[in-house]
Amino acid sequence: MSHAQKRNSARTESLGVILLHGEKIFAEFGFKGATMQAIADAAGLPKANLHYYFPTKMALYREVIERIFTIWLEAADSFDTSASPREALSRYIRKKMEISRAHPCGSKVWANEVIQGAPIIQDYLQTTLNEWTDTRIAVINRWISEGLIDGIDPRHLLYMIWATTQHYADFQHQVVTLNGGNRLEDSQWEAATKSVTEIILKGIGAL
Amino acid sequence: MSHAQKRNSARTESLGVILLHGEKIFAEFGFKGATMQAIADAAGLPKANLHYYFPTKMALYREVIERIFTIWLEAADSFDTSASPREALSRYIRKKMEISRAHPCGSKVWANEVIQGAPIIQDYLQTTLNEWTDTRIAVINRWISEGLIDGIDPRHLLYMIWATTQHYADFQHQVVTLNGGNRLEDSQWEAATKSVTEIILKGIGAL
DNA sequence: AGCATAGCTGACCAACTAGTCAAGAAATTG
DNA sequence: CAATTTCTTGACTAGTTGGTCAGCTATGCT
Repeated sequence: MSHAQKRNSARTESLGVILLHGEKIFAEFGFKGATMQAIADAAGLPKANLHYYFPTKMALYREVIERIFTIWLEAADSFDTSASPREALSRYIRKKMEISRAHPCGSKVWANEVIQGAPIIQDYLQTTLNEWTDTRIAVINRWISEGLIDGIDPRHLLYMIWATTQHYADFQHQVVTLNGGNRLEDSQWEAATKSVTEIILKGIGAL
Repeated sequence: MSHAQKRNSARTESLGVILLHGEKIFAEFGFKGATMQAIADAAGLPKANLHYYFPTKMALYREVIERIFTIWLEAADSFDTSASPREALSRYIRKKMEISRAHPCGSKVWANEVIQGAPIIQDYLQTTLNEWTDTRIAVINRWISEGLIDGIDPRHLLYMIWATTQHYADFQHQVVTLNGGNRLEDSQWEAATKSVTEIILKGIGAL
Protein backbone atom coordinates (compact mmCIF):
# COMPACT_ATOMS: atom_id res chain seq x y z
CA MET A 1 0.00 0.00 0.00
CA SER A 2 1.41 3.38 -1.02
CA HIS A 3 1.66 6.32 1.30
CA ALA A 4 -1.13 8.17 -0.46
CA GLN A 5 -3.38 5.16 -0.06
CA LYS A 6 -2.46 4.83 3.59
CA ARG A 7 -3.45 8.38 4.37
CA ASN A 8 -6.54 8.18 2.26
CA SER A 9 -7.58 4.91 3.87
CA ALA A 10 -7.12 6.40 7.33
CA ARG A 11 -9.63 9.09 6.46
CA THR A 12 -11.99 6.68 4.74
CA GLU A 13 -11.78 4.24 7.62
CA SER A 14 -12.44 6.88 10.28
CA LEU A 15 -15.32 8.36 8.30
CA GLY A 16 -16.84 4.92 7.79
CA VAL A 17 -16.57 3.94 11.43
CA ILE A 18 -18.05 7.22 12.60
CA LEU A 19 -20.96 7.10 10.15
CA LEU A 20 -21.67 3.45 10.94
CA HIS A 21 -21.86 3.95 14.68
CA GLY A 22 -23.50 7.34 14.30
CA GLU A 23 -26.32 5.63 12.45
CA LYS A 24 -26.62 3.10 15.24
CA ILE A 25 -26.75 5.65 18.05
CA PHE A 26 -29.06 8.05 16.19
CA ALA A 27 -31.37 5.09 15.50
CA GLU A 28 -31.46 4.19 19.16
CA PHE A 29 -31.88 7.62 20.73
CA GLY A 30 -33.03 10.03 18.02
CA PHE A 31 -31.18 13.23 17.20
CA LYS A 32 -31.48 15.01 20.54
CA GLY A 33 -31.05 11.86 22.57
CA ALA A 34 -27.86 10.76 20.85
CA THR A 35 -24.62 12.19 22.23
CA MET A 36 -21.33 12.69 20.45
CA GLN A 37 -19.66 10.93 23.37
CA ALA A 38 -21.86 7.87 22.92
CA ILE A 39 -21.07 7.75 19.21
CA ALA A 40 -17.37 8.22 19.96
CA ASP A 41 -17.42 5.38 22.50
CA ALA A 42 -19.25 3.09 20.07
CA ALA A 43 -16.77 3.94 17.33
CA GLY A 44 -13.81 3.51 19.70
CA LEU A 45 -12.53 7.02 19.02
CA PRO A 46 -12.05 10.09 21.18
CA LYS A 47 -14.88 12.57 20.88
CA ALA A 48 -12.59 15.33 19.56
CA ASN A 49 -11.79 13.10 16.59
CA LEU A 50 -15.43 13.15 15.53
CA HIS A 51 -15.37 16.91 15.50
CA TYR A 52 -12.33 16.82 13.25
CA TYR A 53 -14.39 15.11 10.54
CA PHE A 54 -17.79 16.61 11.34
CA PRO A 55 -17.81 20.14 12.75
CA THR A 56 -21.18 19.68 14.47
CA LYS A 57 -23.52 16.91 15.53
CA MET A 58 -26.03 18.20 13.00
CA ALA A 59 -23.46 17.84 10.19
CA LEU A 60 -22.89 14.19 11.14
CA TYR A 61 -26.62 13.58 11.36
CA ARG A 62 -27.23 15.11 7.93
CA GLU A 63 -24.57 12.85 6.44
CA VAL A 64 -26.20 9.79 8.02
CA ILE A 65 -29.61 10.82 6.66
CA GLU A 66 -28.10 11.48 3.24
CA ARG A 67 -26.70 7.95 3.01
CA ILE A 68 -30.03 6.39 3.97
CA PHE A 69 -31.80 8.46 1.39
CA THR A 70 -29.38 7.22 -1.28
CA ILE A 71 -30.16 3.63 -0.38
CA TRP A 72 -33.85 4.40 -0.44
CA LEU A 73 -33.50 5.87 -3.93
CA GLU A 74 -31.95 2.63 -5.18
CA ALA A 75 -34.99 0.69 -3.99
CA ALA A 76 -37.22 3.26 -5.60
CA ASP A 77 -35.63 2.51 -8.97
CA SER A 78 -36.53 -1.15 -8.63
CA PHE A 79 -40.17 -0.08 -9.03
CA ASP A 80 -40.02 -0.66 -12.78
CA THR A 81 -42.81 1.32 -14.38
CA SER A 82 -42.65 -0.67 -17.62
CA ALA A 83 -43.13 -4.08 -16.00
CA SER A 84 -46.38 -5.80 -15.09
CA PRO A 85 -47.97 -5.00 -11.71
CA ARG A 86 -47.03 -8.45 -10.49
CA GLU A 87 -43.40 -8.09 -11.49
CA ALA A 88 -42.91 -4.44 -10.54
CA LEU A 89 -44.49 -4.76 -7.09
CA SER A 90 -42.86 -8.12 -6.30
CA ARG A 91 -39.43 -6.71 -7.06
CA TYR A 92 -40.09 -3.50 -5.16
CA ILE A 93 -41.39 -5.29 -2.07
CA ARG A 94 -38.46 -7.71 -2.11
CA LYS A 95 -35.98 -4.86 -2.42
CA LYS A 96 -37.61 -3.00 0.48
CA MET A 97 -37.49 -6.13 2.64
CA GLU A 98 -33.81 -6.59 1.83
CA ILE A 99 -33.09 -3.02 2.89
CA SER A 100 -35.00 -3.55 6.14
CA ARG A 101 -32.78 -6.52 6.81
CA ALA A 102 -29.47 -4.98 5.72
CA HIS A 103 -29.99 -1.46 7.10
CA PRO A 104 -32.33 -1.61 10.08
CA CYS A 105 -30.61 1.31 11.79
CA GLY A 106 -30.90 3.51 8.73
CA SER A 107 -34.60 2.73 8.54
CA LYS A 108 -34.97 3.56 12.22
CA VAL A 109 -33.22 6.91 11.82
CA TRP A 110 -35.58 7.73 8.96
CA ALA A 111 -38.57 6.65 11.07
CA ASN A 112 -37.41 8.72 14.03
CA GLU A 113 -36.94 11.69 11.75
CA VAL A 114 -40.44 11.44 10.31
CA ILE A 115 -42.03 10.81 13.72
CA GLN A 116 -40.36 13.99 14.95
CA GLY A 117 -41.89 15.98 12.12
CA ALA A 118 -39.03 15.57 9.64
CA PRO A 119 -37.17 18.79 10.53
CA ILE A 120 -34.19 17.79 8.36
CA ILE A 121 -35.70 15.82 5.50
CA GLN A 122 -38.73 18.03 4.94
CA ASP A 123 -37.34 19.19 1.58
CA TYR A 124 -36.76 15.58 0.45
CA LEU A 125 -40.36 14.75 1.27
CA GLN A 126 -41.73 17.75 -0.60
CA THR A 127 -39.53 17.37 -3.68
CA THR A 128 -37.95 14.00 -4.48
CA LEU A 129 -40.36 11.73 -2.58
CA ASN A 130 -43.41 13.68 -3.69
CA GLU A 131 -42.39 13.50 -7.35
CA TRP A 132 -41.50 9.82 -7.14
CA THR A 133 -44.85 9.10 -5.52
CA ASP A 134 -46.76 11.00 -8.19
CA THR A 135 -45.13 9.07 -11.02
CA ARG A 136 -45.89 5.76 -9.31
CA ILE A 137 -49.47 6.78 -8.63
CA ALA A 138 -49.83 7.51 -12.33
CA VAL A 139 -48.47 4.07 -13.19
CA ILE A 140 -50.79 2.33 -10.74
CA ASN A 141 -53.75 4.29 -12.11
CA ARG A 142 -52.77 3.16 -15.59
CA TRP A 143 -52.76 -0.45 -14.38
CA ILE A 144 -56.24 0.10 -13.02
CA SER A 145 -57.57 1.62 -16.24
CA GLU A 146 -56.04 -1.27 -18.18
CA GLY A 147 -57.87 -3.69 -15.91
CA LEU A 148 -54.65 -5.27 -14.62
CA ILE A 149 -55.53 -4.61 -10.98
CA ASP A 150 -58.59 -3.58 -8.95
CA GLY A 151 -59.66 0.05 -8.61
CA ILE A 152 -57.88 0.70 -5.33
CA ASP A 153 -56.43 4.01 -4.16
CA PRO A 154 -52.75 3.95 -5.25
CA ARG A 155 -51.68 6.12 -2.33
CA HIS A 156 -52.90 3.68 0.29
CA LEU A 157 -51.31 0.79 -1.56
CA LEU A 158 -47.94 2.55 -1.42
CA TYR A 159 -48.39 3.36 2.26
CA MET A 160 -49.19 -0.27 2.95
CA ILE A 161 -46.02 -1.43 1.18
CA TRP A 162 -43.84 1.12 2.95
CA ALA A 163 -45.38 0.50 6.36
CA THR A 164 -45.25 -3.27 6.19
CA THR A 165 -41.75 -3.66 4.81
CA GLN A 166 -40.26 -1.04 7.13
CA HIS A 167 -42.04 -2.60 10.09
CA TYR A 168 -39.53 -5.46 10.00
CA ALA A 169 -36.71 -2.94 10.52
CA ASP A 170 -38.29 -0.29 12.74
CA PHE A 171 -40.15 -2.74 14.97
CA GLN A 172 -37.37 -5.31 14.77
CA HIS A 173 -37.29 -5.57 18.54
CA GLN A 174 -41.00 -6.36 18.77
CA VAL A 175 -40.79 -8.85 15.91
CA VAL A 176 -37.83 -10.58 17.53
CA THR A 177 -39.53 -10.67 20.94
CA LEU A 178 -42.65 -12.26 19.43
CA ASN A 179 -40.34 -14.72 17.66
CA GLY A 180 -39.27 -16.12 21.02
CA GLY A 181 -36.37 -13.69 21.32
CA ASN A 182 -34.59 -15.06 18.25
CA ARG A 183 -33.51 -12.99 15.27
CA LEU A 184 -35.28 -13.96 12.05
CA GLU A 185 -33.41 -16.60 10.07
CA ASP A 186 -32.89 -16.61 6.30
CA SER A 187 -35.93 -18.82 5.81
CA GLN A 188 -38.10 -16.57 7.99
CA TRP A 189 -37.12 -13.48 6.02
CA GLU A 190 -37.95 -15.31 2.83
CA ALA A 191 -41.29 -16.43 4.27
CA ALA A 192 -42.06 -12.88 5.41
CA THR A 193 -41.25 -11.49 1.98
CA LYS A 194 -43.46 -14.07 0.29
CA SER A 195 -46.34 -13.54 2.73
CA VAL A 196 -46.29 -9.77 2.31
CA THR A 197 -45.99 -10.01 -1.48
CA GLU A 198 -48.78 -12.55 -1.85
CA ILE A 199 -51.28 -10.80 0.42
CA ILE A 200 -50.72 -7.44 -1.26
CA LEU A 201 -50.75 -8.75 -4.84
CA LYS A 202 -53.86 -10.81 -4.25
CA GLY A 203 -55.38 -7.92 -2.28
CA ILE A 204 -55.28 -5.65 -5.31
CA GLY A 205 -56.37 -8.35 -7.75
CA ALA A 206 -52.99 -8.75 -9.43
CA LEU A 207 -52.90 -12.52 -9.13
CA MET B 1 -68.71 22.65 42.94
CA SER B 2 -67.90 21.42 46.48
CA HIS B 3 -64.58 22.01 48.16
CA ALA B 4 -63.63 18.37 47.89
CA GLN B 5 -64.35 18.41 44.18
CA LYS B 6 -62.35 21.60 43.74
CA ARG B 7 -59.25 20.20 45.34
CA ASN B 8 -59.66 16.89 43.60
CA SER B 9 -60.22 18.58 40.28
CA ALA B 10 -57.06 20.62 40.73
CA ARG B 11 -55.09 17.39 41.00
CA THR B 12 -56.95 15.71 38.16
CA GLU B 13 -56.56 18.75 35.95
CA SER B 14 -52.83 19.11 36.58
CA LEU B 15 -52.23 15.40 36.07
CA GLY B 16 -54.22 15.45 32.85
CA VAL B 17 -52.42 18.47 31.46
CA ILE B 18 -49.00 17.07 32.33
CA LEU B 19 -49.73 13.65 30.85
CA LEU B 20 -51.25 15.16 27.70
CA HIS B 21 -48.28 17.38 26.96
CA GLY B 22 -45.82 14.80 28.19
CA GLU B 23 -47.17 12.43 25.55
CA LYS B 24 -46.74 15.14 22.92
CA ILE B 25 -43.14 15.98 23.83
CA PHE B 26 -42.08 12.35 24.31
CA ALA B 27 -43.61 11.57 20.90
CA GLU B 28 -41.64 14.36 19.30
CA PHE B 29 -38.22 13.84 20.89
CA GLY B 30 -38.14 10.35 22.39
CA PHE B 31 -37.35 9.71 26.04
CA LYS B 32 -33.84 11.10 26.20
CA GLY B 33 -34.57 13.97 23.84
CA ALA B 34 -37.60 15.21 25.76
CA THR B 35 -36.89 17.62 28.61
CA MET B 36 -38.96 18.26 31.71
CA GLN B 37 -38.67 21.97 30.93
CA ALA B 38 -40.15 21.47 27.45
CA ILE B 39 -43.06 19.48 28.90
CA ALA B 40 -43.56 22.11 31.59
CA ASP B 41 -43.60 24.90 29.01
CA ALA B 42 -46.05 22.99 26.82
CA ALA B 43 -48.29 22.36 29.82
CA GLY B 44 -47.99 25.96 30.99
CA LEU B 45 -46.71 24.95 34.40
CA PRO B 46 -43.44 25.52 36.26
CA LYS B 47 -41.08 22.59 36.03
CA ALA B 48 -41.08 22.04 39.79
CA ASN B 49 -44.81 21.39 39.59
CA LEU B 50 -44.19 18.39 37.34
CA HIS B 51 -41.86 16.96 39.96
CA TYR B 52 -44.57 17.38 42.57
CA TYR B 53 -46.75 14.88 40.69
CA PHE B 54 -44.02 12.75 39.13
CA PRO B 55 -40.80 12.33 41.11
CA THR B 56 -38.70 11.59 38.02
CA LYS B 57 -38.90 11.95 34.25
CA MET B 58 -38.92 8.15 34.05
CA ALA B 59 -42.00 7.98 36.31
CA LEU B 60 -43.86 10.38 34.03
CA TYR B 61 -42.77 8.44 30.96
CA ARG B 62 -43.95 5.15 32.45
CA GLU B 63 -47.36 6.67 33.17
CA VAL B 64 -47.62 7.91 29.58
CA ILE B 65 -46.69 4.48 28.26
CA GLU B 66 -49.17 2.82 30.63
CA ARG B 67 -52.04 4.92 29.27
CA ILE B 68 -51.19 4.10 25.68
CA PHE B 69 -51.02 0.43 26.51
CA THR B 70 -54.50 0.61 28.02
CA ILE B 71 -55.88 2.15 24.84
CA TRP B 72 -54.12 -0.52 22.83
CA LEU B 73 -55.74 -3.23 24.95
CA GLU B 74 -59.19 -1.84 24.17
CA ALA B 75 -58.50 -2.19 20.46
CA ALA B 76 -57.20 -5.69 21.06
CA ASP B 77 -60.57 -6.66 22.52
CA SER B 78 -62.31 -5.61 19.35
CA PHE B 79 -60.61 -8.58 17.65
CA ASP B 80 -63.63 -10.78 18.31
CA THR B 81 -62.49 -14.38 18.15
CA SER B 82 -66.03 -15.70 17.74
CA ALA B 83 -66.87 -13.60 14.69
CA SER B 84 -66.15 -14.35 11.05
CA PRO B 85 -62.74 -13.38 9.65
CA ARG B 86 -64.39 -10.64 7.63
CA GLU B 87 -66.18 -9.17 10.62
CA ALA B 88 -63.41 -9.64 13.20
CA LEU B 89 -60.67 -8.16 11.02
CA SER B 90 -62.82 -5.32 9.67
CA ARG B 91 -63.69 -4.24 13.18
CA TYR B 92 -60.11 -4.60 14.41
CA ILE B 93 -58.63 -2.62 11.51
CA ARG B 94 -61.24 0.11 11.90
CA LYS B 95 -60.55 0.37 15.62
CA LYS B 96 -56.80 0.58 15.02
CA MET B 97 -57.32 3.33 12.42
CA GLU B 98 -59.50 5.26 14.85
CA ILE B 99 -56.78 5.06 17.48
CA SER B 100 -54.19 6.27 14.99
CA ARG B 101 -56.39 9.24 14.33
CA ALA B 102 -57.36 10.00 17.93
CA HIS B 103 -54.02 9.25 19.60
CA PRO B 104 -51.21 9.87 17.14
CA CYS B 105 -48.81 10.99 19.86
CA GLY B 106 -49.45 7.89 21.91
CA SER B 107 -48.73 5.73 18.90
CA LYS B 108 -45.54 7.67 18.24
CA VAL B 109 -44.33 7.21 21.81
CA TRP B 110 -44.94 3.48 21.47
CA ALA B 111 -43.08 3.44 18.15
CA ASN B 112 -40.16 5.40 19.58
CA GLU B 113 -40.03 3.02 22.51
CA VAL B 114 -39.92 -0.08 20.29
CA ILE B 115 -37.38 1.47 17.90
CA GLN B 116 -35.15 2.15 20.89
CA GLY B 117 -35.29 -1.51 21.91
CA ALA B 118 -38.30 -1.25 24.24
CA PRO B 119 -36.33 -0.72 27.47
CA ILE B 120 -39.52 0.10 29.40
CA ILE B 121 -42.19 -2.04 27.76
CA GLN B 122 -40.10 -5.18 27.34
CA ASP B 123 -42.19 -7.00 29.94
CA TYR B 124 -45.44 -6.02 28.19
CA LEU B 125 -44.11 -7.41 24.94
CA GLN B 126 -43.05 -10.68 26.51
CA THR B 127 -46.19 -11.24 28.55
CA THR B 128 -49.42 -9.49 27.57
CA LEU B 129 -48.67 -8.85 23.90
CA ASN B 130 -47.13 -12.27 23.40
CA GLU B 131 -50.14 -14.03 24.92
CA TRP B 132 -52.62 -11.92 22.98
CA THR B 133 -50.74 -12.63 19.77
CA ASP B 134 -50.71 -16.38 20.43
CA THR B 135 -54.48 -16.52 20.97
CA ARG B 136 -55.10 -14.57 17.75
CA ILE B 137 -52.70 -16.73 15.81
CA ALA B 138 -54.68 -19.75 17.01
CA VAL B 139 -57.92 -18.15 15.82
CA ILE B 140 -56.46 -17.29 12.42
CA ASN B 141 -55.12 -20.82 12.06
CA ARG B 142 -58.61 -22.13 12.87
CA TRP B 143 -60.04 -19.92 10.12
CA ILE B 144 -57.48 -21.40 7.74
CA SER B 145 -58.27 -24.99 8.67
CA GLU B 146 -62.00 -24.23 8.28
CA GLY B 147 -61.27 -22.93 4.78
CA LEU B 148 -62.53 -19.42 5.61
CA ILE B 149 -59.28 -17.78 4.50
CA ASP B 150 -56.13 -18.72 2.60
CA GLY B 151 -53.24 -20.56 4.22
CA ILE B 152 -51.21 -17.47 5.05
CA ASP B 153 -48.85 -17.06 8.00
CA PRO B 154 -50.95 -15.45 10.77
CA ARG B 155 -47.95 -13.64 12.21
CA HIS B 156 -47.24 -11.71 9.05
CA LEU B 157 -50.91 -10.85 8.66
CA LEU B 158 -50.91 -9.31 12.14
CA TYR B 159 -47.70 -7.41 11.44
CA MET B 160 -49.21 -6.06 8.25
CA ILE B 161 -52.30 -4.82 10.10
CA TRP B 162 -50.25 -3.23 12.87
CA ALA B 163 -47.74 -1.65 10.52
CA THR B 164 -50.28 -0.24 8.11
CA THR B 165 -52.74 1.18 10.62
CA GLN B 166 -50.03 2.67 12.82
CA HIS B 167 -48.33 4.16 9.76
CA TYR B 168 -51.10 6.77 9.58
CA ALA B 169 -50.16 7.93 13.09
CA ASP B 170 -46.40 7.43 13.23
CA PHE B 171 -45.73 8.71 9.72
CA GLN B 172 -48.49 11.30 9.94
CA HIS B 173 -46.07 14.00 8.88
CA GLN B 174 -45.07 12.13 5.72
CA VAL B 175 -48.70 11.28 4.90
CA VAL B 176 -49.73 14.92 5.37
CA THR B 177 -46.83 16.19 3.25
CA LEU B 178 -47.74 13.81 0.43
CA ASN B 179 -51.33 15.01 0.80
CA GLY B 180 -50.29 18.50 -0.26
CA GLY B 181 -49.61 19.56 3.31
CA ASN B 182 -53.23 19.15 4.39
CA ARG B 183 -54.38 16.99 7.28
CA LEU B 184 -56.56 14.07 6.24
CA GLU B 185 -60.26 14.92 6.24
CA ASP B 186 -63.05 12.71 7.55
CA SER B 187 -63.69 11.31 4.10
CA GLN B 188 -60.00 10.57 3.56
CA TRP B 189 -59.73 8.67 6.84
CA GLU B 190 -62.81 6.69 5.84
CA ALA B 191 -61.31 5.99 2.41
CA ALA B 192 -58.01 4.91 3.99
CA THR B 193 -59.81 2.57 6.38
CA LYS B 194 -61.80 1.02 3.54
CA SER B 195 -58.74 0.66 1.29
CA VAL B 196 -56.68 -1.03 3.98
CA THR B 197 -59.55 -3.31 4.99
CA GLU B 198 -60.39 -4.34 1.44
CA ILE B 199 -56.83 -5.05 0.33
CA ILE B 200 -56.08 -7.12 3.41
CA LEU B 201 -59.37 -9.06 3.43
CA LYS B 202 -59.12 -9.83 -0.27
CA GLY B 203 -55.43 -10.55 0.12
CA ILE B 204 -56.11 -13.40 2.53
CA GLY B 205 -59.09 -14.71 0.59
CA ALA B 206 -61.72 -13.58 3.08
CA LEU B 207 -63.92 -11.84 0.51
C1' DA C 1 -61.66 32.31 62.51
C1' DG C 2 -57.68 29.29 62.94
C1' DC C 3 -55.28 25.23 62.12
C1' DA C 4 -53.87 21.48 58.92
C1' DT C 5 -53.04 19.73 54.60
C1' DA C 6 -52.53 19.70 49.58
C1' DG C 7 -50.72 22.08 45.88
C1' DC C 8 -47.40 25.35 43.87
C1' DT C 9 -42.95 27.65 42.74
C1' DG C 10 -38.37 30.37 42.35
C1' DA C 11 -33.84 29.53 43.19
C1' DC C 12 -30.38 26.44 43.36
C1' DC C 13 -26.94 22.42 42.36
C1' DA C 14 -24.38 18.50 40.53
C1' DA C 15 -23.95 16.05 36.32
C1' DC C 16 -23.72 16.11 31.55
C1' DT C 17 -23.17 17.89 26.59
C1' DA C 18 -21.62 20.20 22.22
C1' DG C 19 -17.99 22.28 20.73
C1' DT C 20 -12.96 24.44 21.18
C1' DC C 21 -8.10 24.46 21.19
C1' DA C 22 -3.36 23.94 21.55
C1' DA C 23 -0.03 20.60 21.51
C1' DG C 24 1.67 16.69 19.51
C1' DA C 25 1.96 12.23 16.48
C1' DA C 26 2.07 10.37 11.93
C1' DA C 27 2.28 10.57 7.21
C1' DT C 28 3.86 12.94 2.87
C1' DT C 29 6.83 15.63 0.09
C1' DG C 30 11.06 17.89 -1.92
C1' DC D 1 16.55 14.77 6.49
C1' DA D 2 13.76 18.73 7.18
C1' DA D 3 9.61 21.01 6.10
C1' DT D 4 4.73 20.62 5.57
C1' DT D 5 0.38 18.83 5.82
C1' DT D 6 -3.00 15.65 7.84
C1' DC D 7 -4.67 13.47 11.65
C1' DT D 8 -5.25 12.65 16.70
C1' DT D 9 -6.28 13.77 21.45
C1' DG D 10 -6.54 15.38 26.51
C1' DA D 11 -8.15 19.19 28.77
C1' DC D 12 -11.14 22.92 28.91
C1' DT D 13 -15.54 25.99 28.62
C1' DA D 14 -20.15 27.69 28.33
C1' DG D 15 -24.64 26.16 28.37
C1' DT D 16 -28.21 22.70 29.47
C1' DT D 17 -30.67 19.15 32.25
C1' DG D 18 -32.88 16.33 35.98
C1' DG D 19 -33.84 16.80 40.37
C1' DT D 20 -34.07 19.23 45.24
C1' DC D 21 -35.87 22.17 48.70
C1' DA D 22 -37.49 25.76 51.62
C1' DG D 23 -41.04 28.67 51.67
C1' DC D 24 -45.32 30.14 49.68
C1' DT D 25 -50.57 30.07 48.58
C1' DA D 26 -54.99 28.02 48.41
C1' DT D 27 -58.18 24.75 50.05
C1' DG D 28 -60.60 21.93 53.64
C1' DC D 29 -62.01 20.98 58.32
C1' DT D 30 -63.74 22.01 62.98
